[in-house]
Amino acid sequence: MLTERQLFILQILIDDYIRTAEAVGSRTISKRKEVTFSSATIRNELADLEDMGYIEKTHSSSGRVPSEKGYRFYVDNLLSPPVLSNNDVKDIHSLFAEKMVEVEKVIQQSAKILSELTQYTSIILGPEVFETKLRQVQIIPLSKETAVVILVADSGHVENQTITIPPSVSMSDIEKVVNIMNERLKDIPLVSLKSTMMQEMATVLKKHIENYNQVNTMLDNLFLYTNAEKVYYGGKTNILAQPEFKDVEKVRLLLNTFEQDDLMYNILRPEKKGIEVRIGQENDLEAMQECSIITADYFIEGKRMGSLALLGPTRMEYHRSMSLLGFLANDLTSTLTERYRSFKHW
Amino acid sequence: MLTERQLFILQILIDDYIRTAEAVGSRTISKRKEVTFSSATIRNELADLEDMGYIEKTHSSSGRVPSEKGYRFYVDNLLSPPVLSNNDVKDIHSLFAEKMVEVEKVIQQSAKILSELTQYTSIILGPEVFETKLRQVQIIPLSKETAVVILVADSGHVENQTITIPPSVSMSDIEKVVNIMNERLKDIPLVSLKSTMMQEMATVLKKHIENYNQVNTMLDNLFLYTNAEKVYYGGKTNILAQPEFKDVEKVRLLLNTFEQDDLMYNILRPEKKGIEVRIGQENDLEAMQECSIITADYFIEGKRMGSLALLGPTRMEYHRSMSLLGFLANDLTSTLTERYRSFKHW
DNA sequence: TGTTAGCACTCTGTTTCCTTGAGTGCTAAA
DNA sequence: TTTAGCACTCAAGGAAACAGAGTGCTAACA
Repeated sequence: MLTERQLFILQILIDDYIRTAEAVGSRTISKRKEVTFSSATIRNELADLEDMGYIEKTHSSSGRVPSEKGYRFYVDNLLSPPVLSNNDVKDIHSLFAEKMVEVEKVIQQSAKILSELTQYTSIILGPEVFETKLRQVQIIPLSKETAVVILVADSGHVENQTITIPPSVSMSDIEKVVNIMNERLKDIPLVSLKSTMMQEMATVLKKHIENYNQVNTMLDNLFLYTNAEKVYYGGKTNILAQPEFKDVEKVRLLLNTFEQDDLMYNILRPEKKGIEVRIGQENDLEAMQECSIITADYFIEGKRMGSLALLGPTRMEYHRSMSLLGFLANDLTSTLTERYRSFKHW
Repeated sequence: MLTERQLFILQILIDDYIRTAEAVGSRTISKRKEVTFSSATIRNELADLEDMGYIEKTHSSSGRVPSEKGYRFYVDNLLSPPVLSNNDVKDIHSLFAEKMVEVEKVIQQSAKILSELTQYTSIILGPEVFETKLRQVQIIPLSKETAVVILVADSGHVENQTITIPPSVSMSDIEKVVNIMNERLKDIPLVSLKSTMMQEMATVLKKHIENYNQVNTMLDNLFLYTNAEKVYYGGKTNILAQPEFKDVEKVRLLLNTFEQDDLMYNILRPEKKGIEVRIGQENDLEAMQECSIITADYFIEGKRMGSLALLGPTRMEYHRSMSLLGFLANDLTSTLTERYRSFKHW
């Protein structure tokens, strides 16, 4: 168990290291005016903290640096409740002040402002299609063999896909199919569109359509990708300014990871509720071993829709970042919920 | 004017430097078996070539490195006609072999293969909407105040935008507007949609619609962004592997430039026909002073639709890159033209 | 018994000096 | 005109020296 004084010293050390990115020595700490005891005393305490694994040396005669265990302890026990500066609050509110109609825009703007306020990289997982439902399907012919299928969701989201029409399928067949779809699939969640279509429509289609088999193979490629959430970034290159990324090889690794949506996708699914912090090796990805990720969820009517994240060095400003993220998540939740209500009760 | 031998030496020097990224000395050149004269002779020639500005020293006793003027000369005069290896041809053809329906996919795949074959970064400017024409407009209501506007172009491209509907505008008004649009705007190029709508439809609308003014302001925000071409990338991080980008600050600058579509957009509009090479400072952008860009256009039925580009260090493999780019541009042109024909004559 | 001053020791980073090697330019001979 | 030879230059790399920040330990102190 840590003594009062050890807590105090650990806190000062981590705060200092976060600010300066330089190993902190006993003298640096003792020079602070809140500190009344001598550097020798601090040295003893530091040795104990090191034994317990909260801090480490970079070499035998260096100052101390927080270990991952140290950061973990700091985040879990040493942070005061979230507070935001008035400026930050103002910046965020000004974002939601202008009524943006498109969800996509709102999210893009959120990513932008997060990265600007923190100088880290922000990542946002787009709203889960999970709960958005189909409003309407349309098929618009382009040529003899091709047509565009357009899905409109109740959230205003539009998906489209070009398909090839087998020669044996006639225009009137397609019209019939679309009509049946709009009857049967309306208000079905996008994510289960494919399975519902296959189950529920099969019998109806068979009855009304001649070339059932051809139509079926045509529909087979449809609605496949609709459940992929989109990943948005803000300040992708911000994190390169951190001294942790002096080495171009690390930069390459990280940026390559950014390009792989599926990896990012996994990282952004938080395991707990609320604001979650993953520090250093707690992230599985090799490219992010020296990074921390803070995630928070946003909701629509109580249902989780996606998440916001900030990616910084393990030495990141946890307190401010967490406050900011929590605040923005709340604002996003209420903005989106409001929008959604106006759609739903219509 | 350069002598036969000077040409010969310059060619060897640049080829060598492109391969090794190391300054080339007189002995290195003389050791080549095609070279019959001594290193002393070469030293004299190198001095002359330096006086003429084709090569430079990195310091007073170093080997020589091509200058930008040297590269320019090399590209303009020393390259043999484009030839591709069988492997490259095969790789590219296999790309176009599988019938991809969506233009977007074709282009993304092209970007990918270009970057994989060259290990540089490829950039593709999406097909100009310039010539694509409106096939159909649809408005689908989402709530009392909002609706999605969907444009389908004859190329299969779909644009959508959420709009707010003023309370005074009724549903039947909107239906009327859409009908008029589909009558009057069909086959209008997307790029001139806005202006055509404002001119041609004004009178008709006034006649049929009560709240002409409200409808008008509603339409005012519409169709604004449709003429922005999209920029696609392949191997964004490839170029970071080049020794020219050891410095993270340069990396940051370059990647930031990538994020700014308008800048990239300008770079990719070639001034000449055919394959264009811009070397080092010939690029205006600060971030690309040590890079070269090779661009080529692709066409649909003879009309320029967009361009392909490869971004590498000034020390890039010009010959292979240019061959590859030209070849892919041709293939893309014919593939797209074919697709377009099948739409048009329908 | 906890705290502190003092001191020897350790390690990093920087500077300085030296050496090596690749390369040049010039001169004089072939 | 070409080439061999030679003096000279510069960058890169390594060894040595030094300064500075920091530690751990001991002994004295309150």
